[in-house]
Amino acid sequence: MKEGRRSSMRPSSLAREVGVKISKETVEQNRERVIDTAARLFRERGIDGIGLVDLMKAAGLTPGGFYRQFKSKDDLVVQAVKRAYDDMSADLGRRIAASDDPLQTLVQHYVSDYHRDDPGHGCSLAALAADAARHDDPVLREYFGNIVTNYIGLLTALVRGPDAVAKRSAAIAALAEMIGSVVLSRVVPDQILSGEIIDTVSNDLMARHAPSRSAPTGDTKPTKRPKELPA
Amino acid sequence: MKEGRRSSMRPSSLAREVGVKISKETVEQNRERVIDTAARLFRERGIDGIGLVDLMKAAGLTPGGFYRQFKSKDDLVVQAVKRAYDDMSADLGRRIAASDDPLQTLVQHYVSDYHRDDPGHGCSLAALAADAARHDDPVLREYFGNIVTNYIGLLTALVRGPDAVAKRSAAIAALAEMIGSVVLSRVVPDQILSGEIIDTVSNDLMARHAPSRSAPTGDTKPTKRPKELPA
DNA sequence: ATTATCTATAGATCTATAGATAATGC
DNA sequence: ATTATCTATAGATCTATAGATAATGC
Repeated sequence: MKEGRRSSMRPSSLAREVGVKISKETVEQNRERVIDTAARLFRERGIDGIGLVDLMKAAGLTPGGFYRQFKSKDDLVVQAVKRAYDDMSADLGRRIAASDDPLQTLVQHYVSDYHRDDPGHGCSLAALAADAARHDDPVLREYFGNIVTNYIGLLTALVRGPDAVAKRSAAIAALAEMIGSVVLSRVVPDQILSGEIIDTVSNDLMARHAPSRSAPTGDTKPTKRPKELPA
Repeated sequence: MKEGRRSSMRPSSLAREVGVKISKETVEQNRERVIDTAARLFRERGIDGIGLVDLMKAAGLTPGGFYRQFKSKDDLVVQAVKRAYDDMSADLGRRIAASDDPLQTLVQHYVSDYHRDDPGHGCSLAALAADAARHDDPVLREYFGNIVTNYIGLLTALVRGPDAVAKRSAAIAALAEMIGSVVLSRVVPDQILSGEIIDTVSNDLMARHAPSRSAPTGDTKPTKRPKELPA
């Protein structure tokens, strides 16, 4: 029972896992990987939907190291939302730069089955705004305010209108419609209705704001959206 | 220290709180109060934002009685979302029945500072759809699907359009825009921007779908919305 | 010596259950 | 006898911290 005092039965199996390999700039890579993982998991599961233990595990680490990397969970949430926005923004920027119809590119990328089905790499406003609105942390709220402001600015530059005021109004209306459509399409379990929401809003936004292809007919019919957008 | 065995120092103070007063149909009242409380608190704080202990306490009960009233927390969530929808629906029905411009009544009630600032008595889609989309419970998802279908049906009956298909499309677009505007207005901490979102979307929806007052001018200017809607 | 990570755990909280008790209803 | 509620707690999980350890860098 007492098992004796044989000090080296397993020569290194424990020691190898305790102090653990550390590296030079692996440190920064680890922190970045935690932020990337958090950016995905918070969007997929909600801020309260993933704990720090599982999150660190998903990033390939143990929970103990967390508080040397971040001040608190709320701190990580802010970093993760920034990361999510930066990634999304860079991706949109590339697509828009390569497009001859930026608004169409933006709308068809945002209001899509692809975006609906991959919240982990999608817009934080659609995935987390309702969550964030309930959070006390003023830093997080402030950052969401910046995201909204930036989206409005981007859209204002892309929509048409008789003057700057009308463009800004159209941009705000379009942003609300885009976000609402993704939220609705995600909660509706009936895939037919969910797809109808995506298709309808995509077509409606194109008809309202970029009637470049055909004359505005008043209603919002098919015009066949692309099946999927490549990542 | 031992305090003796004096059996009746506090004659009834404990007994009064243990077996507790039960009543006849107070039972049903208690259950209803729990559902009402849950309907408010889930919308205010999110599904994961309020625990059963605090929820029962807010309803004036202790946590122990919960599982005689409900099968699980998820069961209560469904009941609460139903209650929230029924209440909202009845309220909207009354307002619409008393209005000579139902669509304007609906839009100005939904897209309002009042709704933004009182999620506990507002629309479950704006408050909880993003949350519910992440929930496994198929019953909850199913019910949210019904809510969306009902809203689309209600709006389809109110908007204008050349035919049934166009009306349905307009209804879907309007619903997405309404929900998106409330979600955005709640997360934005800057009250000026938040109010601008509400005002802009309210005016935009009126200009698109109910241009009965004035000719459609193409842009969406003030037209002064009412400051507050009485409950 | 410093530092990034590890194992381990504290304290709080959450869902759910167990057992006791007093009012109700047969 | 039944039942609605109570007190109390079990077991899981969550955020955060403590202390140990091995690689790095002076």
